[in-house]
Amino acid sequence: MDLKSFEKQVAVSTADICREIFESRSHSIKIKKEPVAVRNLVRIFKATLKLANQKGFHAMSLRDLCAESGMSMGGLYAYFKNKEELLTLIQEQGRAIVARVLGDQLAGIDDAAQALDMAIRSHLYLSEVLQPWFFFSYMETRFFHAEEGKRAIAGELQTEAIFAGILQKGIASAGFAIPDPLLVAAAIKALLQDWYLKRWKYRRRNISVEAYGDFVISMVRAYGAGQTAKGEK
Amino acid sequence: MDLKSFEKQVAVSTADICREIFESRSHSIKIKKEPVAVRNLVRIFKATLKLANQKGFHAMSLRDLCAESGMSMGGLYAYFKNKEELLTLIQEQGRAIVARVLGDQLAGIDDAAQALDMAIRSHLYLSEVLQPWFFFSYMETRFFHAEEGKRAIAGELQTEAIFAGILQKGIASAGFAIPDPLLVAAAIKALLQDWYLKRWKYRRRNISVEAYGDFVISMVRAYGAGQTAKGEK
DNA sequence: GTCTATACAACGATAGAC
DNA sequence: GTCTATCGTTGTATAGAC
Repeated sequence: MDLKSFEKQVAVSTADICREIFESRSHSIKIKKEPVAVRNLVRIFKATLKLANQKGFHAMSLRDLCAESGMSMGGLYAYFKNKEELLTLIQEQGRAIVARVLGDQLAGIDDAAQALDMAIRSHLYLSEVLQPWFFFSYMETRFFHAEEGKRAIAGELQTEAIFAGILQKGIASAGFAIPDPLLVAAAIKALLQDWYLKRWKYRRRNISVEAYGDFVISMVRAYGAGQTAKGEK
Repeated sequence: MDLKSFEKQVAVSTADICREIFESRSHSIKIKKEPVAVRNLVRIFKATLKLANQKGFHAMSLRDLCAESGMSMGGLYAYFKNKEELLTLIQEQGRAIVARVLGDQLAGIDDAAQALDMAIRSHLYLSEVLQPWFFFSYMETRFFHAEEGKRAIAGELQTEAIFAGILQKGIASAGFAIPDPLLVAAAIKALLQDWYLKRWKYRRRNISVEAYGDFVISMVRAYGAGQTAKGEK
């Protein structure tokens, strides 16, 4: 598992999932030719993420989006019925890619320590490759409407639950001892999020994804070891 | 140092600083009577933070702000010349309060371990009492214009430098060993920010500020201890 | 299938009555 | 010192030409 393989996997998944979105929404998308639609969806998503991450989704006007995507007003509205649906589309696409790629990575690992490594590194690599989407998703969540907002919170709690589960398992198998798995899981999430929220900072300091991953893992390990030591006194 | 004393200190500072803002801006603020101006500034800030944190500063219309603050359009424009200046005013006020309160707390502590405790807890308590401002400041930073944006980044790096300094000192005084103080400082910041960015989560789980503070401190300590252990091998 | 032109609503900001 | 009325601009969304 390295960054390059993630890039490839995400690139393939992105096209696949745009195709799936096109098919599942063929009733509302006015374009009928698949290759055209998929190409334009990719363009729209890329342009939206760029602009929305600069000035915010709300502040990004559809005129801005026309210019950035190289499409026209009418052209855009062939893919969604209003601006909010564009947001839904982007969330749908991102979530689908994340689920697919992470599912592939985490399948069939039993050892808790190994699972912890894998989960942390996978999240980190994925958020590195899909940084614009992760950033967007984090920053815009509070503006989402009811349903989309619930989905975002559910996503946050779900990945947290994955970490908590691994830590719990780690306690059982005695590799490391952690009295408050959920709290540590929350901390792991916070550290992983910091990576894609403040990319500028880590880039400026020449810290690589790999190095940051090592750091997060050693942090969690040290905490587990410290708690063991205390407990064994 | 407990939460209650922070509340009092912040309440006093807020009024003080609104008074100072009024005085320093008496040329641009059209209101001349201090008591009226200070009362209205406090109202405007509170209303702005509430609305901006719900829907975003850009999406918050000044008509919304009229309703929330109980003032009129013309009334608002007596305190700032445009919407952007309102943002500047809020940032100025928040930064001033933070600098004053934290300055009071951290003055004259020499021991590194004690300073680490104090710095973490102070930040945490302050962000608890001033949560709306911290949240606002974090979430809106990316929309700030040149000067205000630089100030925000400088603020982030400055508090990080404080933590890094304490950790460095900790190495020197041999209390704990940390090979990468700046990285650990960044992690501390991320954990402290998570507290005010995801308040809903920690509240839902009945985790108190004190408990979270203990957790962050023990995390850093454990990491320091782990590195010492390795180094001594 | 894509573009231009336009309708209509909401915004920030100001001028002048009270 | 505060309010109401109104201006010009900019936004989303659509209808109809090509």
